[in-house]
Amino acid sequence: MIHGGRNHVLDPKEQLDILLEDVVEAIKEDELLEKLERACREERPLRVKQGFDPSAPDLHLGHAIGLRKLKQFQELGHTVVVIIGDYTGMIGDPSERAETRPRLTHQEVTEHAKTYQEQLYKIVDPARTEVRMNGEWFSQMSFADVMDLAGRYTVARILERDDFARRFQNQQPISIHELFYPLMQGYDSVAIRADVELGATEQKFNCLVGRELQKAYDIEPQIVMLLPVLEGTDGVKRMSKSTGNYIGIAEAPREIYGKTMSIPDSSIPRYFELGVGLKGRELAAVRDRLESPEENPRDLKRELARRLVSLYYDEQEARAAEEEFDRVFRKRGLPDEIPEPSIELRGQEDRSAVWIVPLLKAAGLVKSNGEARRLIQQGGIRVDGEQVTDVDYTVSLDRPLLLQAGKRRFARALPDRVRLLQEDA
RNA sequence: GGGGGGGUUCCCGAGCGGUCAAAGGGAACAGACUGUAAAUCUGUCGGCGAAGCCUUCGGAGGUUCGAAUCCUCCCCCCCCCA
Repeated sequence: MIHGGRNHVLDPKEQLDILLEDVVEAIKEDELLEKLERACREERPLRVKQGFDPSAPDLHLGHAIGLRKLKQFQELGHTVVVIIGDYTGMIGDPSERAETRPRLTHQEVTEHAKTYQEQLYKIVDPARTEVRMNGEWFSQMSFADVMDLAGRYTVARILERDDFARRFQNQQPISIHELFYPLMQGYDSVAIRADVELGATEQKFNCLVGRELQKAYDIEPQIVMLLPVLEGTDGVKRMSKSTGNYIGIAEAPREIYGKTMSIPDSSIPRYFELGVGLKGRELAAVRDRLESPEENPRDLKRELARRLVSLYYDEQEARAAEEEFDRVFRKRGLPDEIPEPSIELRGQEDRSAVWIVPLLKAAGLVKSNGEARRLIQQGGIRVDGEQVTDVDYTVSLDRPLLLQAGKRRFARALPDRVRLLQEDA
C-alpha cells in the first residue's frame, strides 16, 4: 500500500495535470500550481485536508472518490490530514431537523475514529496521513475565542449558502448554531493550516468559507477541490449510510458484489467511473457496451461487481463472491455461511413438534410472530427447501433444520443450540 | 409581550365523539415476472398461538357508556404583530 513519493520525478505542472483529473472544480487552479511549485522548491509537502462526520463510521464508495484523490496527493509526496468532526458530532447535527440525533459520547467518537482509520487505510497510506479530531481545538476555545471567530464572517455571506438562503426566503427557521457549522468547518482549515481541501460538490460553500477564514486569520488560503458525488444503490439519492443506499468499502465481498448487482442499469457507467475509477477510452467502451443490443447489461454489471470486490479485496475473493451470488440468487442455492443462532423457545414442550412461527422469531429471521405468519401466507418461508404453506406447521428439532425467510435470510436450527424454556410462572 | 396555526402509526399526510389499529401516498417486506435492473401486477405493512383482546394518534389529568377527535394544565414546533 505504501508508495514512495514521486515528487522527485514529477514537476509541478505534471502534478497539476494528475491532480485535476476527475475534479469537477478547483478553486483556483493557478494558485494550486503556485503551491505545487513552492512545495517542490522548498521540499515541503502540501497539507491536504478532508473532513468526515463521525456519526456514521462506515466509509463507502462515495467517500472512496475523495480518498483516491487523497492517495494521489500522497503518491506525489504530499501529506493528508483527515479531520474527524468529533466536536460537531458531540453537539449533534442540526441539518437533520426531523430527529434530534443522539449526541455521541466521547467513547463512541473514539471508537468511530478507530473504525475510520482502519477503513481509511484500505486506500490511503498511513505513513503520510494525520488523523485529527476537531475537538482538539474547539474544546479549547473560550467564548471570547468563539466571538472572535464569529466576528470574522458576516451574516450576509453565510446566507449565501443556498439552503440557508432558501430557508431564509421561505421564512423557515435557521438556528444560530447552524450558522456556525460552516465557520467551524472553515476553522478546521485554519487550525491545521490546510493548503488544499477536498470535498464533494455539495461542500463547495463550506470549503470556500475555509478559504475566507484563512484569509481573515492571515493564512494563505486553501485550494478547494470539488469531487463528483456518486448516487447510491437506488440510483437516485446521493450515497449515504443514513439513506441505506450505500456500499461500504469494508463490507464483505459478497455484500459488495450483491449490492452492486442491485443498482439500476442507468447507474452502471457512473459506478464504473466513480466507483472503479475508470476513465477515457475504457469508460467510453463501457457506455458503448451498455448501448449495444448484443450485450446484456447484467453481464456488464457482473463485471462491475467483480472489479469493485477486487479493488477492496482481490480477484480470488471477487470470483468467490460471484460464484456464491450465482448459486444463491440465480440458482436459488445456499450461501457459504449460514448463521446458526442459539434458539430459546418458550411454551413449546415437544421438541419433535415445534410450531414454526415462534421458531422463526427465536431464530432471528423475523421480528414478530405476525411477520412470520405473513411470510408463510405469502409463500416466503421454507424449511429444508420446502415451502411452508400452513401457519400451524410444526417441525421436529431432533435434527438440524434449514430455515429460510424470503430470498436472502437463512438460519440453521441445530438441535444442540435449541433450548425449550418453561413458560414464565 | 399579543394574536393565529400545528404536533397522528418508519416518512409525508387525512381523520375532528362511536362504523379507527386509524384514508391516501412514499418507503419497506413477500410473491409473480426477471438480470437481486427498470417497469408492472398481487399481497402485507402495531403486538399477542389470531378468537377476541392488548398497546398506539406530543405529555398528564378530566368529561363521556365510549375520545386521535371535547375540556383543563403542561411540553414542543411554525406564522404574524411588537
